[in-house]
Amino acid sequence: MAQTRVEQKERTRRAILDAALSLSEGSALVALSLRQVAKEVGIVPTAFYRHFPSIEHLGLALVEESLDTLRALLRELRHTAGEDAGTIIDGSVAVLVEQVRQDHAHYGFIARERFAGPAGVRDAIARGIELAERELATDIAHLPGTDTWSERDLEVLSELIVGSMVTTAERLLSTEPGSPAEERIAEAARTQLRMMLVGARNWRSRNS
Amino acid sequence: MAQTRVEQKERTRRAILDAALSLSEGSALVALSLRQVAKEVGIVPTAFYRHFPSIEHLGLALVEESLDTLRALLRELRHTAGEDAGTIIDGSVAVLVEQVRQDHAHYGFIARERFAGPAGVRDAIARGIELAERELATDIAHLPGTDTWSERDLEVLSELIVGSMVTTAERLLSTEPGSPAEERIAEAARTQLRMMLVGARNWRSRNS
DNA sequence: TGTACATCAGTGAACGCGCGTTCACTGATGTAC
DNA sequence: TGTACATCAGTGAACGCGCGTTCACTGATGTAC
Repeated sequence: MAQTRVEQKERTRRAILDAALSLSEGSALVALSLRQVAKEVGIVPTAFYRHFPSIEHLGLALVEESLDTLRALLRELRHTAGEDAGTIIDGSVAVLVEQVRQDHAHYGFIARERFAGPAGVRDAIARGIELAERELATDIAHLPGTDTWSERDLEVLSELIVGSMVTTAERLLSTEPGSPAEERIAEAARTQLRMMLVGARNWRSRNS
Repeated sequence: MAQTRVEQKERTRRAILDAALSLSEGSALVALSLRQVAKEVGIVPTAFYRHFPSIEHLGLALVEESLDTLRALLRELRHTAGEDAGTIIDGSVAVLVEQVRQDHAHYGFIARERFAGPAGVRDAIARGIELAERELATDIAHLPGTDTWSERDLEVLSELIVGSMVTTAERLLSTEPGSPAEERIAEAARTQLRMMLVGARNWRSRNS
């Protein structure tokens, strides 16, 4: 039983993070109060300080774990290989739907804080999205048929695709898992990816 | 001089709205305090009540005028006719850049409150964007060559295009008017619209 | 195994502060005659 | 035009409240022997 006290502390820490995610859902991180969180968790306000040195550090912890989740999504997406474009599209959208469903609270947090959060948080989220754009540009550059593309056109297409995925993720946040609305959004995301792919395939032929 | 007192009141009201927009820029509407606003405007906190019945009504006024600005943008965009697709694209992006520059505070407000605002505000903004999507779908349906498109494909393409414009507007918010960054984003927006247009033109030929 | 001591998650009182809102007021602007 | 009165934007004191944080504490869990 040497782990019991340590485990209990970790459980409370987790409960604080979850309560903070849950309570900030209706508005934003900036509106979160230590006392609300403590009440939700079922501890006295001062007990909070056994887990975080200040309310601000709680915010930082939420940012970090949300960005970890985002990075995990990017990793998942990059490993979603497929024989043809159609398979890659279907697989990528499936991964997106699954991850947003699984880490709903984190993606909601990112959507909220992306523009409403403190400057540092906005920047960190923007950097996470730029990373996805750069990785996608690299991946596209390695596909056949893109050797005539300019560097900038690759970037711009990546921004378009990532933007569409971000919008899809934001839309998914307001749907129930397994609902018709969710499937409808997933279907729209697949169609959009196919439309952009068709655009890309015919791009140089009419612009070079 | 019969207008002097009325004019002065209107000037103070405007100053309150502007101070609120300016102060909420760094975070969100929910973090705004009446006392901060009053201090910024240069009036005593209680004078606020000569202009709004409560701090919540100030928020509602900001939402309304921001949505008015958004609707004005949609109207501008619909009147941006052109001979060919290229002219329409250039004109639309020019309008977007100009409007975001002109009503910077309102678009910033919309970007921030879109996901971090109270439920009613989120819904109102979502409805504004859906309106743009529906209008665009109607416009596209009237173009030649889209008669073989399904209703849903029209909607999905509109969502893709509007999403790209929303993302462009959000990017523009963090650039200086007339800066190279602004022109770079405008150029990317034009390229994205062209890519989507190429995708649309070749869509049915490979999917019907 | 039993006992004496150490650790530390959670407690409860207290603090000073900024908050939204109320109220009775002041004095400059506006109006009636 | 001059005077007496009405209006009302802005004032200043006061209120009760929730906030983040401090401090000394308690008592169950863990450890040394």
